[in-house]
Amino acid sequence: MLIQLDLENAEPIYIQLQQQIIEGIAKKQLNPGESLPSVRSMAADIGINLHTVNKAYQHLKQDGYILIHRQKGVVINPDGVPKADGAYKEKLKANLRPFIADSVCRDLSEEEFIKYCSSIFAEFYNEEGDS
Amino acid sequence: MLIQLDLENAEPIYIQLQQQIIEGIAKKQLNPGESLPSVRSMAADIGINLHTVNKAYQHLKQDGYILIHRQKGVVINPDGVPKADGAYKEKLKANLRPFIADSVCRDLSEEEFIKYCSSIFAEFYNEEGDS
DNA sequence: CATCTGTTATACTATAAATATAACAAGCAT
DNA sequence: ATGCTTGTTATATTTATAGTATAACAGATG
Repeated sequence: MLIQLDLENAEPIYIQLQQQIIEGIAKKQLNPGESLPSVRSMAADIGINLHTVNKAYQHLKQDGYILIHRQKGVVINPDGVPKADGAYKEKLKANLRPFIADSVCRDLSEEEFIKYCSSIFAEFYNEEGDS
Repeated sequence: MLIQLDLENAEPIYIQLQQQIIEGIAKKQLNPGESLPSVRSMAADIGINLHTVNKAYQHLKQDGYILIHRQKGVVINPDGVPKADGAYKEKLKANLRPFIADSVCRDLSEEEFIKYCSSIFAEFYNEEGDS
């Protein structure tokens, strides 16, 4: 799987890595049970430090995306990702609010906003299994 | 206008303040031409440092939300907020992508996601002018 | 036994966030 | 003219996070 990082971006590297892996799972380029590179080889591949990779992995583990076996390595959660619960949905809404407030101020209509959301959903539903 | 800050939140204070003001504008509790408290009185009101308020104001100015006159003080942009342009829309889509990828993984449907967006839009359209 | 795994520990640098003072310059009211 | 308020600028300090650099440990596996 191809990992794209933007070192100039203000977003921390380990967050970007986290998001790239989540996108990979969403697009089904990464499937349940599949292995991820070890912290060391992933770090070497993308040219960052081992600890930065580990930080991303620990967060993904915390969120139920992956399992980490002490010696076997890292695998995408075979049981799939935990489904969105109430707390998750509340946090999601809280996260979306600033973007929507901003859009309202800038006269970007609800229709257009939702059109963008739909187009992003389509990205994930259509690119299933592609490289 | 009531400003609500959560000092425990990881979100920087100046960002929270910025968002609160933007929400105020979206809800039309704050209208074009209206004055905002000086950096000093705002800082005293909400119990933070003058520079933290100034940082929020500078960002709002940069984004076209407010005008700052050297001695007259701070006012909501009388001409209204600049409308969303192409660059803004691209950035918005890039910002939404991680949330949507996450939702897809967690089996949260496009319909439900959009329902949340609509409910937030409704918050702003319905509470116009309320305290 | 050597090698690979995640893990832990320590140290260092760089940056951002927030605060604390202090001072400056321009307008305005009395 | 004298204060007062305005945003602005400058300096300094503290705290926390991000990222890197090494090193070592513990448990499997070949």
